[in-house]
Amino acid sequence: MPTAREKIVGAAMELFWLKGYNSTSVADLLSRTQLNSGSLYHVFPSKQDVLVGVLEAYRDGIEEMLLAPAWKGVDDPIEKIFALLALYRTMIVETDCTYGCPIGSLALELHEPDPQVRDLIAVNFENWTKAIEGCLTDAGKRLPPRTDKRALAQFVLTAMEGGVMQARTHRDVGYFDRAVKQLRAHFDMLEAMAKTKARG
Amino acid sequence: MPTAREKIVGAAMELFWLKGYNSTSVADLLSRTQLNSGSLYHVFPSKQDVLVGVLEAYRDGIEEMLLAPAWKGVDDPIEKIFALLALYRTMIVETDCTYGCPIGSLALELHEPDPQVRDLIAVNFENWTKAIEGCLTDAGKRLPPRTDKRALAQFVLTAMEGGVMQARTHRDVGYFDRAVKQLRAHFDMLEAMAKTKARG
DNA sequence: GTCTATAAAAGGATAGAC
DNA sequence: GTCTATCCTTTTATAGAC
Repeated sequence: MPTAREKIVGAAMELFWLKGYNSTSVADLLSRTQLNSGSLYHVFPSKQDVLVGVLEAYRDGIEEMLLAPAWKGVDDPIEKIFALLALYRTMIVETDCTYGCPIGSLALELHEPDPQVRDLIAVNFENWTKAIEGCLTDAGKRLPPRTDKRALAQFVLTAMEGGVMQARTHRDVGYFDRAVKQLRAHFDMLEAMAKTKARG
Repeated sequence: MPTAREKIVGAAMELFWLKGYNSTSVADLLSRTQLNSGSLYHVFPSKQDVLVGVLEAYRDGIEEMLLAPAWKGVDDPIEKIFALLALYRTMIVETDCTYGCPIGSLALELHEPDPQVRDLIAVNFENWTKAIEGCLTDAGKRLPPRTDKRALAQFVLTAMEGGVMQARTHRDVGYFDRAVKQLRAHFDMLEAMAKTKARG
């Protein structure tokens, strides 16, 4: 049986994702969880504390919620990167192209976030790109030896966020697909470079 | 002497950019413009109509406000692309890395926008990428003949939006710089491919 | 920890005189 | 077109009993 805290964080993860932080009222959270005001404010002194709880849940759940499902049955390190992007694609399609990255949306919606909130958004991005960086390290000599793996991993996040933003705006997954296609070309060219230089 | 409409749109462009749409109240617009409620609602029947006016202003001003300043003194079509990104970089630095693309931020803040609003956001993105696509066309044979120019232009927007998002979140322009560096590598590899195939 | 009731403020929008 | 005053709703948060 879920605690009040778990109910609230679960509802908030969904509602902040669907409606945004500012457009989700505490009353929305209460009606969704069937809790009363007193219970919520007993656990979370303010609405912002709910946001902190949500961001911590994403931070703590990245492996189980995101990476494990995306990488099930995928071994090749570079294919793991595109398998993760493919998971985002299914989410875009399943939501009729209204999908937004929950972290990215909060990153742009909150214009003057508290340091604690901003740090948690940053940590979520960092953990995502660290996972990609791990794949790049595993790819070893398939990439040119001087590849800036951190920059390349961040570029994967950049492509995802930009692709999601445009697919959502245009309500057309093609915009995401084209971003992925360009990123794939980028990796293909890097791999081709690595081979050429290895030979020459 | 500016009309009430111009004052309101000007103030709204700034405040929606600084604080976001939901966090900007009509009272904020009134105090900034020194207008009274009646004047605003005479011109704009609702707050959302102000948003429409703002998005139309960005749409109509892209050449004068964005492209002309970015491209002053730059002729090379591919350098024009990176000159535009360099303009974003200066805006990031000038705002102490709090800069957000006004259109991209609205695209992610508004979760269930009216069709009119969503179309205007989409048109703003389209005009931006069309401008880049023009550069790619001007680049002619420097790019491989089968280059998907629309997809590549959208990828430039993707890189900008993703780079801006991360630079803002981490309050570190390095995140934007690395995105641009990766995009530059992408173009360099495309140009190298075009040369190789032209020879072979 | 949870309940009900309510405070206190901010929000978008309107009315009617000028 | 602009002025002042104000309505009505929503919102975050609190009080105090149980």
